[in-house]
Amino acid sequence: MDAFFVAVELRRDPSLAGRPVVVGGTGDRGVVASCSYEARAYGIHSAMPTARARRLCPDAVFLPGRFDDYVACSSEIHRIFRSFTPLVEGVALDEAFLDVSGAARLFGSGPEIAHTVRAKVSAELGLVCSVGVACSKLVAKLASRDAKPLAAPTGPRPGAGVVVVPAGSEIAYLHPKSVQALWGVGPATAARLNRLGISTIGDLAAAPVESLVGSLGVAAGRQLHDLAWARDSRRVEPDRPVKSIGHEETYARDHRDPEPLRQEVLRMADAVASRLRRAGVRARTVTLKVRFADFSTVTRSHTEPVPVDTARDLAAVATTLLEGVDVSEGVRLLGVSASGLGAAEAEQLSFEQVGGGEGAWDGAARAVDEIRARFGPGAVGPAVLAGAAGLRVKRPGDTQWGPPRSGGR
DNA sequence: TCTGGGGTCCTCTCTCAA
DNA sequence: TCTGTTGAGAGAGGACCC
Repeated sequence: MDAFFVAVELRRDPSLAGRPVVVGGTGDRGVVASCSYEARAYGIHSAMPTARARRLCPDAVFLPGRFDDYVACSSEIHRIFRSFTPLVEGVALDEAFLDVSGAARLFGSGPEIAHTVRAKVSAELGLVCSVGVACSKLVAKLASRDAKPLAAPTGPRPGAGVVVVPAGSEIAYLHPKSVQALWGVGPATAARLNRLGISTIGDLAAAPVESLVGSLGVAAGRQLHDLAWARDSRRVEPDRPVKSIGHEETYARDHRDPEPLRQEVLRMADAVASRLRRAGVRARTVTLKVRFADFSTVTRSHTEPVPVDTARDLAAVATTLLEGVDVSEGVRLLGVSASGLGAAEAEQLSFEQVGGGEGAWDGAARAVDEIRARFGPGAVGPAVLAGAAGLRVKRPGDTQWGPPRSGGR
């Protein structure tokens, strides 16, 4: 999708069309999540600190974003995708791979399907998408990028909408491009490759694999060399299992006192546990992430012999991990995540049960889920999180792009 | 200028057991 | 009994993606 979050906002308020619009965190520590092509003409791009975007274009319209709307819109888009093929692999809310190799008889060739998908998304949802058509994920991804509009200083220039890279022409298409166009090559890898005299994908293809492995490691070195020769056998995987579930939050002010941080750990653990149960999985490893005032970050993790999915059990581990971290210099971000996931079919043995104590917490967690399903996520939560302002339950998408402007936690 | 949130994957190091 | 090797698993950190 092209400037997806902004496009959803424009659909709600068409008067924003043609204006520089920025969606993202509006607070001092917020970042840009998405911006219109008019805003990009000022040099604004996603992941840029909002404060800097304001300096670049003070007249832009800054919107906090409605994550729930984007999620709902994304599921509509995926519904349209699945009407062409069941082989849809979501990459992000606004991006997906479709394997249409088995849909030719019903819907035509790849390029024909690409144009039909665009037309359907536009007619049914009022949104514009760009499509790349190729025989591999790598080339299709790059082609879709090439199909997008361009942000020129004189204003947005419309893109092709659909770019097709025919079979057999992949290498000629790839080799003139910058190495940074490749999936997996960010600033750090690009700098290493540049030190080897490699700046284009063609340079990368010509380089000996041994020197790439020596510089980037076995996995990355071999994979990038293969990709440079358009060797990409990754299939479209519709049902990739989730590997981890987590929550983290940057605070408007740094915390130095351990007590509110302990409450925050419980709040995150409660949200993570809730999502684990909804996904029908349990976790063995709990990871605590702490980012300090100077932006340095540490993670501490612990693996339990017995998988867990209750706030109480996750928080017990995360709180112990927090006690091993010196928070006196100030904490700007705290996160809790769960990994080592497995199906929740086997009966859970909570720590209490393992030790021979009572085991009512599992049932209590299910009751919490039922109440939240009926009355909303903020209807019930750990008592310690209830204050004068009400229950502070962590929900996916809140503070998505940084703390709010007036946030004071 | 001051850097979000939610993920995946990889590498390196350490420990432990065989 | 001691030492060296090897492999698995855990833990920490980093790069990358949208």
